[in-house]
Amino acid sequence: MKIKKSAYQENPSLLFQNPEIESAFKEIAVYKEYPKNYLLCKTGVVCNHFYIIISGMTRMFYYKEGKDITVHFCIEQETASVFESLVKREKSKFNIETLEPVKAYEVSFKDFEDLVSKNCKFERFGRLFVQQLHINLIERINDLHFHNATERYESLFDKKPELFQRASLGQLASYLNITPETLSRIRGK
Amino acid sequence: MKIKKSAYQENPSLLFQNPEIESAFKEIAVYKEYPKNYLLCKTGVVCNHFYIIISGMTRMFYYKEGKDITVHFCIEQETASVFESLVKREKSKFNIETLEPVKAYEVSFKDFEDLVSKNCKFERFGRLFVQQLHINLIERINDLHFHNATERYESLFDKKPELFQRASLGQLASYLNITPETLSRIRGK
DNA sequence: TTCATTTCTTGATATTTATCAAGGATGTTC
DNA sequence: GAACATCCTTGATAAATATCAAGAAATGAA
Repeated sequence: MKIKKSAYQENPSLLFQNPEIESAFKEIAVYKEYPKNYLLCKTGVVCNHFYIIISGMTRMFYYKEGKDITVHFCIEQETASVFESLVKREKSKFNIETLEPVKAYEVSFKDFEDLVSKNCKFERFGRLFVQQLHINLIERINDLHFHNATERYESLFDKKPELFQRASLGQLASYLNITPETLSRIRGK
Repeated sequence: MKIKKSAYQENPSLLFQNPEIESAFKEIAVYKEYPKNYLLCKTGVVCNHFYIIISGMTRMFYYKEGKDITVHFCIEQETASVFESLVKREKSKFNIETLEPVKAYEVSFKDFEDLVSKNCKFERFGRLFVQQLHINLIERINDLHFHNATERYESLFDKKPELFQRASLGQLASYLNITPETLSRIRGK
């Protein structure tokens, strides 16, 4: 379980279009490398960091009646965190684990809050950042909640085909809220 | 279709705990009264306003294969808007209509953006506001997407029992992603 | 109030998806 | 490469939910 660790190295995300934002971010972002199957966040523990993924992939999941349910995937350029735990400072209901070796910037929520309170521009960055997260989630609800199993599969395949290479059938099935058997049958067409 | 209109009158929401924020808001918020079944936002049109509901209720909906699907309800103290249309300045995929006579503060997105760019405190308010919206949506996904029809019904009934008095069975059913017949049967127990 | 319209309930049946079970494929470890 | 484990596929059956249909209840308008 070795975690390589060093200072900020390169632009992790299109979000950092402002050099001032980026250089401030360098002060608080820590570059790290995590092995496969490493737990970045744990159920029952308050999340203190978020992770800007440079390479690799993570998933958020929990156990419902003994079954492993995937709630969210994160790939390159995206930010992994249990948002409500981070922001409300309450125990996480979810785990986040790496599905591949991951290179990421780890950012402490406290450092981020301090940075953001110091300067208007960071508040704005913070707001736009959350706004984007929110819009992504609205799309996910609209795509997934009001469609049947096949439509949910097709919608996800359109949006993120790479997931089907990189996640297991069982993980994808629970993410789509169907059984692995049903996903296998849908796929077999 | 008469719409009564006057200046800001009273505190519409717990969000305005800061008097400075509230007095700035008074400058851009317009108090209005809308009749029942009035369309606040329309499919195909960019949303230019959001509405802080003082009294009454709205729903967001669209048509899927001729069927009327409710995506969201808004009641007192909440804010009605087609968020992604408002923020991304793109045509709305949804309608918002009043289900009851509604008293609300109408706020122009442009005025809000101008206000927010002027002062850090408003950026912070904006961020916290979106953060809260986002957390609510996360809860909705987690409550609804990973549960069966009965569990979805019970979860909504726990969180917002008043909806069952104020919205029709058909609207509630589509919101829960089930048919009216199934909802009627679940309820009959 | 009465008539018309919409909404809700209930039953019968069809469809979708889950569950259970078994065999096959794939991958990992020694 | 053999043995083991995990993951995926496929079939049979069960359960959940949708669809279709008809009548009852509630609502609204004249």
